[in-house]
Amino acid sequence: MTKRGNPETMSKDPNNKYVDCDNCAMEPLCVPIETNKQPLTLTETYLSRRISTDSGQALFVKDEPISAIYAVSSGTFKLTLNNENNEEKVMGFRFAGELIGEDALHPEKYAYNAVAIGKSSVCKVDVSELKACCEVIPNLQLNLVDLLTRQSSISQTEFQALIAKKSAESLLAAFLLNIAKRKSAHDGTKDSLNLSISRDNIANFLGLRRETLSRIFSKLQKEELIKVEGKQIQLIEFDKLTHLANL
Amino acid sequence: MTKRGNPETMSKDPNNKYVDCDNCAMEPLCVPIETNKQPLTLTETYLSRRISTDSGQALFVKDEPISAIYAVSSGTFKLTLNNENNEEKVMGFRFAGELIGEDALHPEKYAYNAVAIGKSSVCKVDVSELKACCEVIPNLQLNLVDLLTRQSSISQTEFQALIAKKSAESLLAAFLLNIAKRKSAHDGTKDSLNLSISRDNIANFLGLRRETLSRIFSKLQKEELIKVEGKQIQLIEFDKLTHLANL
DNA sequence: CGCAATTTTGACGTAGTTCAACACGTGTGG
DNA sequence: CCACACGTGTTGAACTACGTCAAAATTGCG
Repeated sequence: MTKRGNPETMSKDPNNKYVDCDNCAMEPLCVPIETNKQPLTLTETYLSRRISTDSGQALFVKDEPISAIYAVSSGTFKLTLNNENNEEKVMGFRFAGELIGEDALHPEKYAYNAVAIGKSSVCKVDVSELKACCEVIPNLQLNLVDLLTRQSSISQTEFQALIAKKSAESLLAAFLLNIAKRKSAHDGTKDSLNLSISRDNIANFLGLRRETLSRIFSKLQKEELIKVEGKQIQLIEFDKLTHLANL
Repeated sequence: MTKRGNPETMSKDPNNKYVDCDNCAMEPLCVPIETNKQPLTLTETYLSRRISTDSGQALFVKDEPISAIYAVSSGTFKLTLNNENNEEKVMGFRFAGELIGEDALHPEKYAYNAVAIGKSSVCKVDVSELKACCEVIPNLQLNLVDLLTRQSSISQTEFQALIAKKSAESLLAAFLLNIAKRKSAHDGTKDSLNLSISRDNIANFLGLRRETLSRIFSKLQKEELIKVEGKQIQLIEFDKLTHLANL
C-alpha cells in the first residue's frame, strides 16, 4: 500500500519524490473507497492522480469558482494574493501530502492563487463528482469532515508565528521549525531541510524584506543555530531555535 | 423563526442583544433538525442554548480535549495563546453568530483559549452527542461540512490584514472594516461600531503597542476618516479607509 | 561560458517601540 | 465625602529594529 498511481509519471528527481499515499491528507477520499465492495472503484469517478505541473503554473486563481480540491503529491506550492498594485503577497506554502483549495468549499470560489514552485504534481478531486458520490456513500462525508479539520489545523500552525508579530529572528526560527515539522511528517528528515522556496518568497511570506531575511540567516548561522548551504538548511540548535520561536 | 431559546435567560442590555438564530453560524446544526419528523427533537440531545458567561470567563483553554463547539449568541469572545513567559497573545475575536472551537475537531483538542469579553452567552453543541446523531441523520454531516467551511472562511478574512504586514495605520483600517463587516452581518449597523474590545486587546491582536494604536486612532480621527467616542467608533470615510486597508 | 536572476553586504532613514508622565473613570475604605 | 489605588487611554521624547537604496557577490540557466 505504498506507491499508487501511474509509474511512468513518477519523478526521477530524488529531491522531488512523490509522497506516499498513506501519508497524504487526501487519503480519506482515496483509499477506503478503493477497498470497499463497489461494482466499480468509485474514486475513479472523481479522482485524478498525480497530474504534473510546471514551475510557476497555477492550479487555480483567486475568485475562480471551485471545481476541484488538490493534494500536493510532489514538490511545493505557494498560495498568494495580489493587492491593488498587482504586487504578490505570499500567504502560505503547501508541501507534499498537504491539501490545496479545500477551504473554498463554502464560498464556492477559491480564496487565493495556488502556484507551483518548481516542477510539482498533484492529485485532484473533482468537487461535483465528489458531492454526487457523497450521496451514495454517507461515510465519505465523515471522511471529508476529517480531511477539512485536519488541513485547517495545519493552516493554523502555519499562521501562528506570523500572528504573534515577533522579531524577524523569531519569525524565521518559527518558520524553519514549522517547515521542518511539516516536511518530516512525510520524508522523515528531521533536522535537515531542503528549502525549495526562494528567499524572496520566504521574505514575502514573513512580511520582511529580502535583505533583512538574508541578514537574519547570516546571524543565525554565525551564532551556529543553523547551517546554511544555499537551499539546504541544517537545524543545529533545535532547542535554542524553539526558544527563539516562542519569543 | 426569530428568537428561540428560553426568554428568561434573555439579556436586557440593548448593547448586548442575542443574535437571531437564522443569522447564526450554528444554524445548520440547529434548525433543520427541529423541523424534520423525528419522534423527539434531535437537537435536544446535543444542543444547549444560550448559556451565560461572565466577563473573563473561559469557555475552554488550550490543549483541553474537545468536548463541545460553541456559537456566540451575544457578546464577544477573544481567542488567545500564552507564550512561555505567560504573556497573552490575542489571535482573534468572535462576535455574535460566529463559531468557537469548531477547528478543534481534528486534533481533538482546542488550539487556543476562548475568553469572554464582557458578559456574553453561547450556544453549545456537545461533540460526542453530535457524532452519534450524525450516524442517524446523514444529512447532518453535510451541514457540518458547510458550517466548518463557512467559519474557516471568516477566520481567513480576519487574518488577511495581519498577514499582509502593512503599516499600523493600514492594519487598524483593515481591522475596523473587518469588524464592521462581521458585526453588520448580524446587527445591521453599517458605519457605526460598538467596539466592546479594549484598546489593549486590539493592540495585542494587531501586534502593536497600546501607545501606537492610540496614536493611530487619534491620527485617523484628526484626518476625519473615523470619529472616536470611547468604544463607539464611526466610520466616516468608508472609501478612504478601504483604500488604506488595501495598502 | 556568459548573462540575468538571486542573494548578500553596507550605509543611512524611519516607523514603531520604549520609557515616562499625565488624565480620566471606577471601586474601596476610612 | 474625600483619599487613594488601579485599570485604561493619551501624549511627548529618545531609541532601535527593520526598511530603503545602492552595489558587490553568488548562483543558475540558456
